[in-house]
Order: sequence, then C-alpha cells, then structure tokens
Amino acid sequence: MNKEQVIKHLIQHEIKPSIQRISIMKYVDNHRTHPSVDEIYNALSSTLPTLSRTTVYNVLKLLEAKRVIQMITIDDKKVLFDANTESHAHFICKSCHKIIDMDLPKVIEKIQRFTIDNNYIENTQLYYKGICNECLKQTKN
Amino acid sequence: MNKEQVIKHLIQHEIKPSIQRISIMKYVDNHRTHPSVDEIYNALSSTLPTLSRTTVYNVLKLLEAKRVIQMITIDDKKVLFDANTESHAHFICKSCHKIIDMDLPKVIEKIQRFTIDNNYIENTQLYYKGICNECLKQTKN
DNA sequence: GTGCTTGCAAATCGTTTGCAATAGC
DNA sequence: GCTATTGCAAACGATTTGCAAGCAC
Repeated sequence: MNKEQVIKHLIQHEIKPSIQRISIMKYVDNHRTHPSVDEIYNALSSTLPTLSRTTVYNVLKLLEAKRVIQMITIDDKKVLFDANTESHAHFICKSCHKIIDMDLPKVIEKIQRFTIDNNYIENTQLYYKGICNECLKQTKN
Repeated sequence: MNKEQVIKHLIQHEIKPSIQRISIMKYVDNHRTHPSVDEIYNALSSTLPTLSRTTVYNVLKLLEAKRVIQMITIDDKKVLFDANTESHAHFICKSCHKIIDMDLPKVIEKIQRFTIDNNYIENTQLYYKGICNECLKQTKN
C-alpha cells in the first residue's frame, strides 16, 4: 500500500491517521517479514527522528486491537507483527529463529470457528516449530 | 505420575534424575494448567527451600529439549509449559489471560507432517486467541 | 482550551549469564 | 578427584508506566 491507501485503510478501521500511525502501518504492510518493535523503530527513526519506542508499542497495540495487523507470539524472545491477516501458518526455526510463512492446507478452513464452548475466538494461529533446511545443512557439516 | 513413574519416565528419555528434575517434572505432569516458571518455582520452593529460579529454567529447557514437555508461547508475557504432549489446541483469553485446552478437530491430523519444503517440523501448535465466556459475561454487566 | 497523541526517563519483570559451591560416581 | 548439576547475584532486554509536552479540532 502507498501512503494514500494506508490512510484510507486506517480511517476505514476507525483509526485517526497521524504521521506515526501512517508510517508504522505502512512499514508493517510493506515488510511482510514479521518485524519486531525494534526493527520497526530502527527502520523509521531515520525519517522520523523524534519517534519513540513507546509510540511504536502504542500504535502496534492499537492496530492490533482494530484488527488491521496481528500479533505473532511464536518466538519466545519477542512479539512480532504481521499485516497479513489472511489465514496462513508460521514456522520458526529453533536454531536461527528465522520465521517462514507457510500455506495453510485447505482443510484448515474447516477448523475456523467464531466460538467454541461460548468462548469468542478472534484469531486462529497455526505454528510450526523445528529446524529450517539451512540450519539442517550446517549441522551435517 | 507418582515419583517412581516420573523417575522411570526421565530415565527412558535419557535424563539423569535429580531431586530437582524429579520434582519439576512431577509438578508439570500433575498440574495440567500450563504453569509458568514462577508458578513452578513458588509451588516447589516450600518443599525444596534451596531451589533457585535458574534451576527451574535449566530443567524446563532440558525437559523440552528431550521432548517430555512442550513450551507454549501463546501468552506474550511469559512462556508456559505443558506435560501433555498429545495433539490439542490452546485458547487464551485476551482479557483474563486464562488458558483453556481445546480438542483438536479431526481434520488437523491431516496437516501434521514432519517436513515442509525440507524444513524439519518438531512440533505443531494451534492457538486460538479471543475472549473467554466468563469475561464476555462481565462485559455485558 | 480540551482531549487525544506523543515521547522521554524510569521502573518493571521475565529470562540469561558468569561463576562459585555442591553433589554424584 | 572429576564431571555434571545447582544456585546465587548481577546483568540484560523487552515491555510498561507516569507524566509532561505537543498537536488538532
């Protein structure tokens, strides 16, 4: 999304656009690499010199509450964010901590429900944890 | 499991049983409530007064590496542990942070694989995030 | 000028590290 | 006695909090 599209997107989701909100939303949308708070902060602080980590935390929390991004907790070290809110799985390598997007088998759609035992489900996440092919190669050497 | 069964279980998984390892494994096995490090530490420190948090961390990491427990990262605040290594889903309430075990739909078994694109999958976890029925009731008041 | 948003600095809390003390064979 | 395990204290790092300053309508 370009700047105008991001602004429209924010307004559609009842988020008042500010310089910081637009920049952060745009960054997360254009970097589908599951960025962390620090990654976002470091990337944007050159163009927004007064940006603070607090604002990054606040904005990401807001964006998640308004459901325009999702929080990924697959990594036990830090929380990650994903502007791709369509159904897909995440794989994390226990060795290099890389995260890879994986297609969700068609069958998974059958398990998506809004409630189970009257518990309201906002979000369904499928995580795979293991060792990636690159780390596997290195182990063999 | 009782103490003897825990010891046998540890040995079967190539873990030398020590007082601390037995106690921690036994606790996690008997409390299927996804305990945190602190919960385990607090519960055991009365009977093992010299127990340290470091040891709890070390032992849990060892138990996870030997695959007798699994680490749950559904909560962004802290890591949780589960001695139930059979396939099941977890639901976390974004409001009260309670975690509820949920059955895994039959279809999910079809998506369980050991490798995807040569990435080795050790563990598959399905997480639901939302608001539990108790918190929903309170919101209505 | 009132209310929302931002940003700094300090605090908090889960987790890790370095290293000395201890236990087991 | 040697090696593995434990435990303390300090360090670390991600996240939160309190509050003052800035911005927008």
